[in-house]
Amino acid sequence: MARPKSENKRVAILSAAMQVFAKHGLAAPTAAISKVAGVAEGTLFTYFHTKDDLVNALYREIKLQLAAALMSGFARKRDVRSKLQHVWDSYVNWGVANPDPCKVLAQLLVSEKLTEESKAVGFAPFSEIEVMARDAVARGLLRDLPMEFFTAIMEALAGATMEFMARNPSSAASFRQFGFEVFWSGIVAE
Amino acid sequence: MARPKSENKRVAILSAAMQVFAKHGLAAPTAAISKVAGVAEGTLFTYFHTKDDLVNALYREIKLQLAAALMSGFARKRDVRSKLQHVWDSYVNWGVANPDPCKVLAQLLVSEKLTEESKAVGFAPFSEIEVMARDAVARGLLRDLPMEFFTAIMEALAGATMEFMARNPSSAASFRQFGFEVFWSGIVAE
DNA sequence: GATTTATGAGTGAGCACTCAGGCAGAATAA
DNA sequence: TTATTCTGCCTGAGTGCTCACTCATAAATC
Repeated sequence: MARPKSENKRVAILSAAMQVFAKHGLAAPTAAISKVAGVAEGTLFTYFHTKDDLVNALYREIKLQLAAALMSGFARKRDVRSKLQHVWDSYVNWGVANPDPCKVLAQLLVSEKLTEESKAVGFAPFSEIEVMARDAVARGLLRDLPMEFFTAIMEALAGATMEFMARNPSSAASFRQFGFEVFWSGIVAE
Repeated sequence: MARPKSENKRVAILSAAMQVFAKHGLAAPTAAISKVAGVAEGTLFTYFHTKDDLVNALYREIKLQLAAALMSGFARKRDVRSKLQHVWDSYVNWGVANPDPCKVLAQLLVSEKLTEESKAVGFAPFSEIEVMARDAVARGLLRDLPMEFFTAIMEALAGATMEFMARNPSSAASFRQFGFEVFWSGIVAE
């Protein structure tokens, strides 16, 4: 290799994409991204072959950040409720503290641009949660519902909760707790 | 008026837009819409000045359809729970029975293309529900939370519920009821 | 010196929207 | 009813713009 690619530039492009997509949506031109990143238009394409590649790389990056936030300390909690409360709290706190990644993630999830491979890679760091949930269902602690239903209502409730925490910071903690209780009451076995 | 616009063509264009947007997303070209509608490309623009106008008109159309589904029989229910259950059931049933409008509506809501005016017009037919909810909060039947939080968690839960009803039709009724109970337990005063 | 990255003007495709000419239908008069 | 006029719709090739992506040249690293 005569001249190596610069990790700095790769990161700068991803970070610029995050800002630009958060502000202008996924339809924002690649030229705007390279401008913010401080590189030439062509350079973007030596690091990411296509715009879709960039989008998928950004998705993986965001999911890694999110996983780091959710999983730290997860294993230390004992019972199912504490574990899920930890996940819930970390998730909504992350969303409120990182609105740009959070917005972009929401856009990516409805974009039809993510490959199956990206989705699988993005899910992997969270599999420990799924294992715990399956076990809790088997032990009769949680309702016997498809795993996707749990994640769907969690994401849905967390999305609504984060929006209200962000809009009304002084009541953030009570929105967070209230949201969790709705979630928990929805999934716990009666 | 020398030659009147044809209501048929207007409807054909809106209906074509519904199909095309549902299948290919809001980025679908107007040429595809006019082709499906069976009119020339230019004709689309005599009925809707811009693509954004078409998008907004479609939004209003969908909201009217939805309102017709939700509000029929609403006033006949007596207590708050029955009224909300009626709204919930009508909503998720409508979504499952009308996947195209439902998909397009979801895209429109995240699209940033809707004018404030369209949003206001789209909301008007549902104001009776809001009046009832405010009243229920005042009487201590529902938690004292911002009205937007109710609608946000309802839409979020209904979205997740509809997805699972559609995916698993044989259990649709129990998903529907389960979804409502999660919603109700989340909003009822303790 | 061999090889790869960095640059940014250039390219071609796709798109929303236009427009000049053709035509349908409403209005009026006979 | 019929003829005539006239207004405004209908058409689809054309227009100008935006955008993802390329490529020849220059510069950097091995």
